[in-house]
Amino acid sequence: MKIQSVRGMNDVLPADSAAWQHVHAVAAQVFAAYGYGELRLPVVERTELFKRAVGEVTDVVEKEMYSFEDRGGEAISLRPELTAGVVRAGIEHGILFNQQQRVWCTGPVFRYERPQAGRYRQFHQLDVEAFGINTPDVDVEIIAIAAQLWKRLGMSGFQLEINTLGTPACRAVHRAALIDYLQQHEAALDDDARRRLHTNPLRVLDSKVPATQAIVEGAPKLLDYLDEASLAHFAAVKAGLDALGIGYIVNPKLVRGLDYYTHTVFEWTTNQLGAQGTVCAGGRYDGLVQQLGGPQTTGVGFGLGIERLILLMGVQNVPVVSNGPQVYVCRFGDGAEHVALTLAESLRDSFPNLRLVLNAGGGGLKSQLKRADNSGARYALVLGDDEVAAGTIQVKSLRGEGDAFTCARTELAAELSRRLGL
RNA sequence: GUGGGCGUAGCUCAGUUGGUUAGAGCUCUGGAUUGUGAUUCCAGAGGUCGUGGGUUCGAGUCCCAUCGUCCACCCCA
Repeated sequence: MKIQSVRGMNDVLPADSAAWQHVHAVAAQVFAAYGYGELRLPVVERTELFKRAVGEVTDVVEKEMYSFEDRGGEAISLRPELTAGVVRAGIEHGILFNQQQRVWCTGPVFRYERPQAGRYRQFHQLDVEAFGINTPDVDVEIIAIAAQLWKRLGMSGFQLEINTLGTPACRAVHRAALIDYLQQHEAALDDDARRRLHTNPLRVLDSKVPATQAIVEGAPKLLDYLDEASLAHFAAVKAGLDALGIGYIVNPKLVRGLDYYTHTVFEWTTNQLGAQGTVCAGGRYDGLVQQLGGPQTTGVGFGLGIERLILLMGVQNVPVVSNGPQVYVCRFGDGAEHVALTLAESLRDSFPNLRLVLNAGGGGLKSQLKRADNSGARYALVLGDDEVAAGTIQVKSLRGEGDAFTCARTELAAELSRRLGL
């Protein structure tokens, strides 16, 4: 019986890894461009962290976490998202006390869901967070970082949806009114909505069940319960986006699935990925740090699904920087073996960025050139006994850049450097 | 968790109402060209038909289970 990978957990093969490397390289560059520092965190945390951060009655915690006891009886979970761990680490190391922090984080996260296109049980996120800044300018900054990332990756066609959830106080008043309203129409609600009525009524607003939707139409609107400061904050976020020329639509029904959000929430969506349209989503979470036992510190950030981003890059034919070989060295004849070996090594010494494959495993020149072609290399170098004797080497373009020519081996480094821009 | 589609060579697929030794294209290997790829021609290699049961004289084909995958719901990144 062949052993297969665990359901919903995928391998990335060498042919596909260039896109991943490209995304990571561009993302790291963008985050650094805004002064964000990278944080590297464990993949497992205490289960309690996610219950408190994400919310006890969210789907993520209720039925999607990989939770288990370790051998010491500790209740731990594979992380279902990154923000909780970032906050935990920030509190633990005292970097969130009375100061600003701009950080980012990446890695695998785990949710036990039914896999489908763009939805996997192990997937990867890029996560950006800013702490200790309660003004709307940093909400704008966070959204702008995503926009900058799209720009540098050469991607387009995103829809930005934004909304505000206000303060916990506004939400409490609205929540009471909403529960009251929904209870009056309880008989017409679907089972799921009825179950959520008391635990998480805001989620009912998002329901796609037609009967429930009809009732939701007349429900109390959160917008009507927001205080002046919340409205002003939201207005400032919109003004900042306007100033940057970042287009958006306000979606009053936009509610995040994680409980910790306050004020600004947003989603970058696409209609090019089927049912899994959200590529990047986030918002402000002013109470989370304190809720997890830290100082009263505000936060705002987003999570981005790397698999979805890469799927979308494929759909949009976004060019990816190749990590394949540039040069393939063919060698044959007893005298050429070690000459080619030392030549290849010295070229790598001279040009750290050069990607050069030295033929191994023998084969005739014909099959070596075939390997060279299949490797994607731009040039093949041919070194046989004739060239060894003459102190030369043949440089052969594999991509229609003129005829093959022979040059002195002492000239080779300069020749490659010029042609490949090393 | 619910509903549906699909699992045949490394890849994309064909395979008739169940009937001899399961095919094609691409890829790969070798040769035509004793030292020149990507074109052409020739040859070769490559399969427990996802897995396990069952029905049958006989199963890639029918039935059951199971695993995987895809689509939608749900949820979200």
